Amino acid sequence: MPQTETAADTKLSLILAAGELFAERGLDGVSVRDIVGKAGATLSAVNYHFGSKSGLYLETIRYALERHINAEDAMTLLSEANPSSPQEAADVLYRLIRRFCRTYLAPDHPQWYERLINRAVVDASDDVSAAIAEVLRPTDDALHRLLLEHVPGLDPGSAGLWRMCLSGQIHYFLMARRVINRLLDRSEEEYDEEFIETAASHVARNMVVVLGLPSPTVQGPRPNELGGLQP
Amino acid sequence: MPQTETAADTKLSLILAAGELFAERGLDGVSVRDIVGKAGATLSAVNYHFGSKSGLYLETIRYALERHINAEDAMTLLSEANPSSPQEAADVLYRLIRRFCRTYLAPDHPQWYERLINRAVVDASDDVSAAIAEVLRPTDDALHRLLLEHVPGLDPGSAGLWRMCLSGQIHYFLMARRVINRLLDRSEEEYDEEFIETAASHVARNMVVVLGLPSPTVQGPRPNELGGLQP
DNA sequence: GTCTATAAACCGATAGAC
DNA sequence: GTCTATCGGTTTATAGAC
Repeated sequence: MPQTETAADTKLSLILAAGELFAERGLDGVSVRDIVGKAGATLSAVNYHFGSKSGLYLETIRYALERHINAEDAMTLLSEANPSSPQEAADVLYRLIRRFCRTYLAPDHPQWYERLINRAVVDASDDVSAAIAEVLRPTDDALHRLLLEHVPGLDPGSAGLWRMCLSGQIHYFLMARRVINRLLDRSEEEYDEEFIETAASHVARNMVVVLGLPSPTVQGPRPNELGGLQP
Repeated sequence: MPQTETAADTKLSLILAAGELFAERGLDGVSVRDIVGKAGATLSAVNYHFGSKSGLYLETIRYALERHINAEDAMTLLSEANPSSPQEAADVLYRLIRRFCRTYLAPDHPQWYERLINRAVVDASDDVSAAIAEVLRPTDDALHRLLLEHVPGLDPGSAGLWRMCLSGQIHYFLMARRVINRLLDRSEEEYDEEFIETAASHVARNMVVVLGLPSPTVQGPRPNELGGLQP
């Protein structure tokens, strides 16, 4: 069925082109003509496959949500590790968060997945934010249970705020890179690997420490080895 | 000179209407017709006073940047306090950050100042992000110096990352409130005072603790007294 | 399913009267 | 300075041929 293959290709190429553009410029910053130009399709293909521009937008959100980084893989890793001492829990959690941050900032899949979702979190029309919250909830709940299990004396309210603070830091490093690079007097558009490594280690260490766990013994690069951070 | 007064009123009303709309929906999400409708002015008033839509946009950014919350007042307060012991430094810094967060989330001036700037940080066209970075830099530098002065053993690189993490958490609480309220199973649009107080205290305590300072003795509300945070 | 052609509405910006 | 009227361009969406 060559027709179906071609149709699927057209549909997918539209999602990929639109997702990348929406992630960079937002829903209102991209026209359907931009999208079909990038995808090599025509205007009517959008209406045929998705009904409307906002239908295509929702489809890119759904596509990204299904493929975005979540903590599940890493969390099964954490639950398998099953740390017995606070020090062991600190080290495992440190590696978990550091990998989480690093994967967000330098992912091995197209970065527009995370950028699109995090932009939608801010744009936040009511229906989209509800859909995002529902997709994030299982991961959020699982992380919540793991925290309460492995961190002695942690109350549920603090665990909730802790997760928001982690999300906030990752979100900011992901979305505010232009202003961050400006403040660092860097002309580059993206972060270099050294900065990503340092920032991920910094966030991970701090998030472990504020839980009252001992300081992780696993060490990333030292922040003071990173040039350009002092004003 | 009643004519000049009227002109100034028209110009100001346009800035106020546009700022509020841009903060909520972004540059591309607002039409000039929306703005003049809200401001009670006409289309040509925008071109007369600001040259173009983007001219008006830049003017709202400038207006918000001049009035937005910066740490200067609070920082002079900190430098006047001039803490002698680490415990004293921790307490002063704790109060500083808590007030900072609280003022961001429940400001005594129109909230669109902060929302507009933080949205622009993410949207980040090259020229706007440069302007924002230049305005934020003096405050950032002053905070940097104060940290190095009052926190023993802090290196410049860590101080830089610390400030980004603080900015990130405030940014996220300010901009992602729809998704956050969804994850908390709350139907309200804005945060209630209790949540703001708890979140500000949480962030402030953590930011002090990760600096290696002693835990602040000043206590805000306990997170576990806050209902609805556990899933 | 995909195309071209076009409809209908909206956009930012301007001309010109007052 | 402010208004009305309008220009020229772009937008999303659709109609209809193939």
